[in-house]
Amino acid sequence: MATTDGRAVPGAARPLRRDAELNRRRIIEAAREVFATRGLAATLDDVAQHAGVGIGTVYRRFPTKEALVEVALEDRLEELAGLAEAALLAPTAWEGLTMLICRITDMHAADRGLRDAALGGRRRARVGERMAPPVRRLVERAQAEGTLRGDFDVHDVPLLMMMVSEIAHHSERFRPDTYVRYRQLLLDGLRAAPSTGDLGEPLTLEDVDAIVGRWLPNP
Amino acid sequence: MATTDGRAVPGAARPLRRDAELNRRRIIEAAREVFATRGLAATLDDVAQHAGVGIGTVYRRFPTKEALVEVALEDRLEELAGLAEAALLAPTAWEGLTMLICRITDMHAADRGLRDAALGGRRRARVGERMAPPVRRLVERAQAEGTLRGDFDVHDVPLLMMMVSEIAHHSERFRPDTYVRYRQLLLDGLRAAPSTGDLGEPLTLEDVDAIVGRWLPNP
DNA sequence: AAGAAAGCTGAGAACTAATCTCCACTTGTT
DNA sequence: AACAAGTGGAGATTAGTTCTCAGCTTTCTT
Repeated sequence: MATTDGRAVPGAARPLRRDAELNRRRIIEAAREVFATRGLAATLDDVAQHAGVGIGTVYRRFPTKEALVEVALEDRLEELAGLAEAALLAPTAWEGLTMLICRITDMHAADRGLRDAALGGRRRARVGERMAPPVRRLVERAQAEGTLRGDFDVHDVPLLMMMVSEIAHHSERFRPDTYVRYRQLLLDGLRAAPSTGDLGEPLTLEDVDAIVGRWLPNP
Repeated sequence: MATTDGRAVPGAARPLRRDAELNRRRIIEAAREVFATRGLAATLDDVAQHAGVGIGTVYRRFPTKEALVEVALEDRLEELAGLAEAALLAPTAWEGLTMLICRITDMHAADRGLRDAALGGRRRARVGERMAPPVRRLVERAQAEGTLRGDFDVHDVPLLMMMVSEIAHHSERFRPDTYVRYRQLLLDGLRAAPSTGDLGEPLTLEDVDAIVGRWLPNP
């Protein structure tokens, strides 16, 4: 079972021919770029053209779009999920939470495919499960600090992300900084204040899953 | 040129045959219902089926989807535009502005086609021109009152509408009241407060037109 | 009541667009 | 040089929308 090439995956088949390996990398790189600007709704034909290979080559290497997405976005999803844990180290929970929201929305604004992958489809659970515990602690701490309004809930975070990234996506061609404005408006709405209105019943995880699931391109 | 039927339009062709007139009404009514739930992206086949007539009948009566939309939504667009003037009568500008935002978003949430028509396409200018002056006065008065944050701008209103109605649309099947929660968050963010962040450069009318134009189904 | 005019239907033409296959051809490896 | 691996991209397939038209039905007029 020993592989003769460091590149090869442990239990996997023989290594790719040199030109095939080059094409594989090109495809992944092209997928990153195309998904970043067009989101996961981009077609594999787009990716193939961007990579300078035939569409058949893409399908030979990645049997489904799903498989390509997985490989192309693995690292960035990892990075994204790690942000929540890092945010726990901020001096105040409010700073941690707001910085986290800003970092995530910046990433989503810069990479639409990342947003689609992080919030939609099967990967949503993976990312969500990893981020939820630290975010929950941040929310609780910030509410204890008296800086975050008491009726805010962890499950509001995904929908905030959706609203902001939707603005980002539709404005990027004309005023790429637009989302920052509305993000600030929302962040100011999160602050505990004497005159805040009543948010009503919070959403459940199921509600959020259903809503975001309908909102994003399904794959 | 005298028409024999009170139903007929002044300078127009002969009145429709009784069955044709009935079908016309059915089509308009069906269009209202279908557009309300599916938005202007609904197909005319949907409308025809809902009305219980053949698709050919719809095309005979309304040469383009545009013409049908115009007739179906005329009244409600009028009503919507009138809300802004009515809001000027509220006891405080803050109340006027927030009530206005609530009324509009409620209407948008209940009728997705109305939103598409009011914010997108050619009718956007018509509705916008009528609402802008009273809204501008409300914003200025509320800022003078010290209740509305000073860096809020009239041109922010359409994008607030978009964010809230987008939530409303994607959540209506599961938790139809979801949009109220996020609307409240935004409204609390609009309040003047010692610790509000900086919203930065406001958007221009052209920016808003471009952004909303890309966001909505084009027709 | 019967002819003429108006209206109705819905299969399907024409278009757009995406996913995925297949095989004649090219390239890399040994 | 021979063979296996890899490639390209036309096109089959599926799906969805807009819009037309020939053959049939209903209403109106006299």
